[in-house]
Parts: sequence; C-alpha cells; structure tokens
Amino acid sequence: MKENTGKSKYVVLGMLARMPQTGYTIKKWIENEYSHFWQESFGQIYPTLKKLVAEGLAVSFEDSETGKGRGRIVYSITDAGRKVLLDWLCKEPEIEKLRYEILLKVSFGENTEPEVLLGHLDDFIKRNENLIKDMNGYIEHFDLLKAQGTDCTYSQLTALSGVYMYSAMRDWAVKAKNVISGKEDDL
Amino acid sequence: MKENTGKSKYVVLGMLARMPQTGYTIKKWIENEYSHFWQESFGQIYPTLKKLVAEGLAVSFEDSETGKGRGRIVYSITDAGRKVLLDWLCKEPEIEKLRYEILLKVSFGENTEPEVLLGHLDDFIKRNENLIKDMNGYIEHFDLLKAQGTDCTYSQLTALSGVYMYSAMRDWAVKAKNVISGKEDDL
DNA sequence: TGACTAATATATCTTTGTGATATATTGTTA
DNA sequence: TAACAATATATCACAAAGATATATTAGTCA
Repeated sequence: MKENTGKSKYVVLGMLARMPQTGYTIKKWIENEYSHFWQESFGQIYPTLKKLVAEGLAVSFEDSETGKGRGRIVYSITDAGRKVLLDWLCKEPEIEKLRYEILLKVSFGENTEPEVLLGHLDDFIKRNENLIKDMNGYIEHFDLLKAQGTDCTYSQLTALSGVYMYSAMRDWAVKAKNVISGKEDDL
Repeated sequence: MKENTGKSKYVVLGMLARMPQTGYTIKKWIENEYSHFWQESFGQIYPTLKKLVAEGLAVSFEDSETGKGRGRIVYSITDAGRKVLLDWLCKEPEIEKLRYEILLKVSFGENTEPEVLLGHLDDFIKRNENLIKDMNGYIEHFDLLKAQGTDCTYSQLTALSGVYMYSAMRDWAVKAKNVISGKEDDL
C-alpha cells in the first residue's frame, strides 16, 4: 500500500501553518518559492481547502472588512490541522518523482541529428544559469531577513537545494555537449 | 497554450523506435533505466499503444509462435511513427517538473523538532549514495557494450545525469544536516 | 475623469497520470 | 508437484495539471 499521491492536503496545511491566507496566495507562494521542487494547481488547492474545513483541519472566514475582491476567503489552520501536519512531517518522505523532458530527448537521440540535441542542451544550460541566479537571489534575501532577526533557515535550505540541483544539471549538460560534439570521449 | 502533459505517446514511440516490444517490456525498461527522470504507468502505456495503432504510428501482432503468455502483443513503430517522434525531438523540451517530498518537509521544518528532519536527511543521503552506485553500474555496463561495438552514448549520458543529480542532492543533504544541527552557520 | 491593463481571487471542467487490483500464464525451485 | 516469482494485459478510482470563465480591485496614463 505505497501511496505517493494525495500530498496536496499537507502542502496546503503547511502553507496555512505559516499564516492564514487565501487559496490564491498559497498558489502564488508555491509558484514563486517552491516551483523547483513542487507544484500545485488551483484545481487542487481550492477543493483541498474546502475538504480541510469539512474535516476540521482549517477554518475559513470571508474577509469583508477590507471589502477586497469577490468574496475573498481567508483560511486558518486549526489545532487538529497542526496535529495532522506534524504526523505527516514525522513520516519518512516518499521517493521523489521527476519528469525531465530533455533527458527523454537525449535518450532517444539516435533518432535525430546531434545538432538538435546540442541546441536543446544550449537552451537548457542558459535556463539553468538563470535559475541559479534566481535561487542565489532568494538566499541573499533570506540573509537580509535573518539579519533582521527573522529565522528562515528552512526556507533558505530549500532555496539552496535549487542551487545544487540546477548547478548539477548545468554541469551535466556542458559535459553532455562535449561528449555529443566529440570534444570529450570519457564519461 | 503551454502543454506540459501528454508525453506518454512520445515515450512509447521512442521505446518502440529501439525495438519492437510489448507494453510490459516498455514498462520494465522505463522502470529500470528511466526512473530517475521519467515514469509511466501501465494505465498510460496500454491505452497509448492502442491509440498509436489507431493513428497508424505503430502496428501490433500477437506473438503466437512461442505461445508465451496470455495473448502476448508485440508492437512495432511505423514510418509515420518515426516521423512523429522526430518532429517531437526537434521541438524545445518543456520545463521539467519535480516533486521532492523531502524538500516540502524541510520547508515546513519549523513545525517539528530538528531531529525529525535530521533523520529524514540521513535516510535520504543513504538512498542517494546507493542510487549513485547503481547509476555508475549502468555507466560501466554501457562501457562494456561500447567495447563490443554497440553505440550507447545517449543511454550512457542519461545515466550520467543520474550521477550528477543524486550527487548534488546528497551533497545538499549533508550541508543541510550541518546547518540544521548547528555545525555550520554559513550557506 | 475615464479607459485600459495588470493583479487578485474563486471556481470548475476536461484531459492526463498514478496506484491498485484482477486475471492468467510461464518459468523456477525446493 | 506444489509453491512462488516473473511475465503479461487490462481497467478502475482517484489525483493532478492545465485551461478557461468570471469578477473585483489597483495602478497608470492620456
């Protein structure tokens, strides 16, 4: 009974554990700071929030004081929700799941000209360089927050994982280019 | 109109481009050599094979000569199938998608004791060490095949990506452990 | 001031993908 | 020869992604 799905619930709980917020801000937060290792769609987030309320793990209230938006719904985690989150945190994390289309194309490389792959690898290298810069920007930003007394070690560590991961893939792509173009023989 | 789904078709075509085979062997091949960057389930593979035949991109025939299994169905790629595969290979690969549950748990780390995360990171480091060994095993295996005259550069390169990726994540986890346990301050 | 545009916000639908399970045969081995 | 593992196909329920519809608010700029 290996279950590697149904994590949205815990992601949303984890986000609510930081601060009460709306489905929209949860989505934006994941998009901005989690995109290198996780993603959630609105189609998952909104139904999940409703389920959490139904299960007593979160409570919702309409933010009518400011009158902002079309029925802006703010969600807060409950004590029961924190317990569920904690239980999940203690369980051994399931094995990660990756989908790298570029590796698929390299793997099927014999069906095309080397130039096609070299082009893809060039784009890939550039994109990874940019992502490394972005991640380092986050890390510096967290350093500033730290200097102001806010503890964000864990967020900083996840950003650091991005630097490691993107750097590794950039290095691999450079190596792959050299091998494919015949500049290097050995792996 | 960004479409980052519906790749199963091309994965299956790419597998059939290597050699005619059954849905089962496609699944096993992906499980064994692609698992670090791609995964497909039976629930995708069998319907995809039927669609490919319906679209004329593959042909099927029952392997009755050996009489093995319950209606063993072998699929072959057609010229039309090779053309579709080639067109896809030339298109820029879509951005990769990762789901690392351990990073989710680190990110929500303030909700639990550091010891919980340190334990997860230990398991993670061990698992990555083993995966690096496995990947290096594949690379050596491909070296042997190369020595026998079989060109498997592209397969070897995808295996190499696994070494780079798993090494990066192991290194990150070691660093994260040091930071969380207070042995290291700087990132 | 009004007109446009971008950002905020919720909701839902279809397609795609996962994991589990059912079923049956063949090969191995104790 | 009984038990078990591996091979093989098929399908279901549920999870997840991506697209789209809708509406409000905030900013900007002519």
